[in-house]
Amino acid sequence: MDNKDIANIFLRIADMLEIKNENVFRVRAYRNAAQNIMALARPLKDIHEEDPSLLDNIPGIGKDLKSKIIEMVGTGELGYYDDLMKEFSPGFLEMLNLGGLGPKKIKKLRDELGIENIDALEKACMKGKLADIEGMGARTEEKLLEAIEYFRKKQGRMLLQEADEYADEIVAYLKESGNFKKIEKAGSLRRGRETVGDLDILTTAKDAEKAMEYFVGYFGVDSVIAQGPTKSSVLLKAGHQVDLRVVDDASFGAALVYFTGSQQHNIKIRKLAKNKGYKVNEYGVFLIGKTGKERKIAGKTEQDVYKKLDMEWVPPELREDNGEVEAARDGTLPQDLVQLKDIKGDLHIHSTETDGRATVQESVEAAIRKGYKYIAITDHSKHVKIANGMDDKRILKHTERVRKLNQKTKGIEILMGVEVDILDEGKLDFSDSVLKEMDIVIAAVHSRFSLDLETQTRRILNALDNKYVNILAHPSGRLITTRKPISLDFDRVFKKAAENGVFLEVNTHGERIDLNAANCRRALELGAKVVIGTDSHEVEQLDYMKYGVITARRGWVSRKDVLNTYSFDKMVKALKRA
DNA sequence: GCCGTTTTCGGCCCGACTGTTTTCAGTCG
Repeated sequence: MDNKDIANIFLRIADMLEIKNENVFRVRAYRNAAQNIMALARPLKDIHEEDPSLLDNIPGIGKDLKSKIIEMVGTGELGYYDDLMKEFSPGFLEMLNLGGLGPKKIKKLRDELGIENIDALEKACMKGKLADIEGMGARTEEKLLEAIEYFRKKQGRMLLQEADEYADEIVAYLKESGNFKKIEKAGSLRRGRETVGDLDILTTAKDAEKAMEYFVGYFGVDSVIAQGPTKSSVLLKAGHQVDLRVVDDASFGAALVYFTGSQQHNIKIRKLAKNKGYKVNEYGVFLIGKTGKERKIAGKTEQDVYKKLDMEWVPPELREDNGEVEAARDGTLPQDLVQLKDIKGDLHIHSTETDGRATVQESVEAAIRKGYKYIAITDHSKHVKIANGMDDKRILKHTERVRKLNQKTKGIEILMGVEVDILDEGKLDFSDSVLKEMDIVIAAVHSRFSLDLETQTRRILNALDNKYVNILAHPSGRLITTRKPISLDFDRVFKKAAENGVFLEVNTHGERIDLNAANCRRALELGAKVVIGTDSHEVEQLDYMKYGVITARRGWVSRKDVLNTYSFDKMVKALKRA
């Protein structure tokens, strides 16, 4: 059982306890624990094997949940969960995924109408049966039928890049109206999560009511879920939800904190405020007087809000309740988180020589336009047949051409490199005699993703021991929507990378985002450094660098820990292995 | 079920919108 499995079981338990009308704080404790487990970089199994008492350090895990975790990592099962599940028929809990339907109503539907799944619910709605139940009516049935339809055609979470593009289109539409003053993308998109569920947009407007009217009139809107004076929600035709909120200028900062989240982060700072005798909501920070009278003491900017709570301003990417609140109070937040403007070059780019769609020349020109000081051309090796990988003869010719282009190109350095396949047992797809001709060598797995943990780990470790390897590309091999990460002992790989001076890639290619944020943070803890590479196969993909930067920031990565923030000379020097 | 710069017991973030209701419970973020 990996961390995700365990977290999911806790979430299901929370759902079931909620339906059983258990103590809401007990329910919350399970959800909170699940969140914290999902944020861990190390498998609970490893942590437990090293020392069970280390589990006590995980926030939200106390005596009871710890013993449940131990049972799960030990036996792969949880008796308590299995027992609870017996009380619910298959498909019942799925109804919780319908918008507007929660634990209370779901229970009522079962108790009074015997509804056990979505199909039965749909039939009951169509027959008008729900109107018999107190608190439900015709409109409830209508809404539920809509929710069922939406659920069936619903797309999963969007990839970060996809969400960003949808949001940009909506922001552009809002700007056209001339009614909005400030417009900010918020929510998990602003925090840079690798996938985004709903889009959240925060605004100030000259006329709030007109602003809402205009928003729900967006051409991409399929239906309106809710529309009030300060908050509206719509469903896009593409199957995603967008929430828009309009606030006063004096509340914008507090609203931005609230709307950016994460929920866990918000809860923590609100608790902290409460202990100080303040109240924090989306309108500001309020001082509660002796008579219960409230006085607003901050709200216009995010900086003001955090300052009133005696905290440093927390960069949005860090707001996951992973220790950033404590760090912001102690003044120990990372001071130099990497930024897009720090990036001086892109060291993972493909060309038409293999499976890229841009010529080397086109990529060079695009990189110059971006103000980059250097790039590396890193095409595939022969093992990746589907990508037209190069053999010895071709790579040497390719090298010659790239070097010639470098000589006659001013304003940027073009490195010749390769993305060489890691074969069985960690052998590489080019001999050392070829690799030593390269300025930069990226090693990568493109096959045999399902090897067992030990074989896969040894394979990667061996590859990192090749003295010509500089970078380990997309270390987990996962594709967010289609392929699980390979079984890998990341700690051993990170330690080896640190030892050998190999940089771990944060690959920004849409489906990859690999390393992910949690792994970045763990890699740094173990002394390794990273490089952010776009793995571009066409010129437009060079722009995805920003998603790698945001991911690295989520992993608490500072500029000094990123190879391609270095000057050309320093970068070349850093590539030299001992 | 967790947790502690008042506490090992008694708290646990806070508000908007909806539908079915005459004042609020449920859901959501």
